[in-house]
Amino acid sequence: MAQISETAIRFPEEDINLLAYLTQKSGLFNVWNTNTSIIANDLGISQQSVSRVLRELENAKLIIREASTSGVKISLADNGRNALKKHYELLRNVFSSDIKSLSCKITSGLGEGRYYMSFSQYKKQFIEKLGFEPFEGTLNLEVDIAKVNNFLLNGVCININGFETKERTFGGLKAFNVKVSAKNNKNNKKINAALIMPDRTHHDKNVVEIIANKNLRNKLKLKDNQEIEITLD
Amino acid sequence: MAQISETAIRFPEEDINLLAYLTQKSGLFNVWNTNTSIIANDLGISQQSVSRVLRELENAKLIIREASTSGVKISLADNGRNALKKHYELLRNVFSSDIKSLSCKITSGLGEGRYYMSFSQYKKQFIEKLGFEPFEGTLNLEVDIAKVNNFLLNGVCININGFETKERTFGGLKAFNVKVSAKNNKNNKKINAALIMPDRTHHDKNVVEIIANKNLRNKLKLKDNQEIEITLD
DNA sequence: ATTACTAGGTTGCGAGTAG
DNA sequence: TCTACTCGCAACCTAGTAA
Repeated sequence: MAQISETAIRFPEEDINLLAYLTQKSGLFNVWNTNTSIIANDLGISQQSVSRVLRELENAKLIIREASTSGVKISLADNGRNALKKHYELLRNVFSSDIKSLSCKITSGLGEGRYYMSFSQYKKQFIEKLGFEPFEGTLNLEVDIAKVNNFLLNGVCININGFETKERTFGGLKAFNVKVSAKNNKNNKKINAALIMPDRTHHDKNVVEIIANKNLRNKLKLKDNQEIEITLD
Repeated sequence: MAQISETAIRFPEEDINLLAYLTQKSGLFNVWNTNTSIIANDLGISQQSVSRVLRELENAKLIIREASTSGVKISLADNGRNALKKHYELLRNVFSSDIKSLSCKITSGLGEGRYYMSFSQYKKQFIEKLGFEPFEGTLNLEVDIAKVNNFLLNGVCININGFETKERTFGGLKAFNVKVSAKNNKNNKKINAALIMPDRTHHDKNVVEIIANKNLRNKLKLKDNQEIEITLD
């Protein structure tokens, strides 16, 4: 499963971007016949800086460089290929979704969501951006937030803006259109809904909420502690 | 199909690495409660620099930052998420292999390979690194080198070193263990072989060679212009 | 045409420290 | 404790130009 590494990442070379650029041009295994002015123009820096940086990359054994009065030939060195691949795999862990559906328990929850849903400033945005008027009451779900992040990767993130009243400030929300169904239940209807996550959700917090235009507890005949299944819309 | 973009890439922010780091920590959608010293320690730069860089990222609207005397809360802004995703997709084009086998025509070729195979300096390395003594003669293949790069991604790159004689210099080679079979032929034997590409192959050149420990033309009953199929070993 | 050296200006870095 | 300002020093950048 894709997951977020807990180890600290150190970037020994700040040149990953340049390596990525060169790789786009040469491919991973081949030689690119070019000159420093072309690269300078692409990257928006001076010819002189390109010359210097390429020499630095060569000294760091990240690229193989062959300079002459007719230009430079550049290819990736093994080290450069490996460094770039490492960087790619790090990003792949963040960006590759391999969770197609979420199964999670309904927590009894205090229905904090119900309180928020009662504010027209939120309601208005839900109608406008999600296309339905939410039932005043939410399902609170106990989740592993890292799994949720992974699951949501291919979803469309809809931003619900926060607002202020005289009494207090209400934070922004992120909403994702989803479908919800009950698990282990003869009733396997799928109901359109939205997964809601406050902008301020901490990366190790573990509760998200589901809203819909109807009472999901009734419609899906849900009991407390029952599991539901969520898929992307 | 994954392919190498021909458009110039400009990096508006040199901060992709830092964004990638932060994303590892916070996830794509959540808030990370930390402090500048922790990040400084992770990245090997000073607390002061982290403070400055985070403010820069905030000004560039790449992250959302909330600093106080008890630390900083950091999350990705939409722009930051998009910038990072763009960078990821660029790398994915380079690194994600979606070509499982290569079909290519045998060119009549002048058997340049045969000449090279006759040098013990190469032969010795083939025996040692590939595990077989190459038949003195190669198949020349007409290919799209970008496709070959993609195909070879999951292969193991074996470097064959170049050498010098009194007369001339012989360049290094890259070798990949593969299996070769004839296409459109009752004989569908798969024979162990190696795909060979000179280190100096230009990114738009279009010939690679195949070597094996036997005469592939005979063993696979190949005619000129016939297609063969190559898979990774 | 190229690459790349030199010189001088600019930006970035971090120790000290204020708030 | 934190963040983040000041400022001296180092690293980086590019215009001019040599090779």
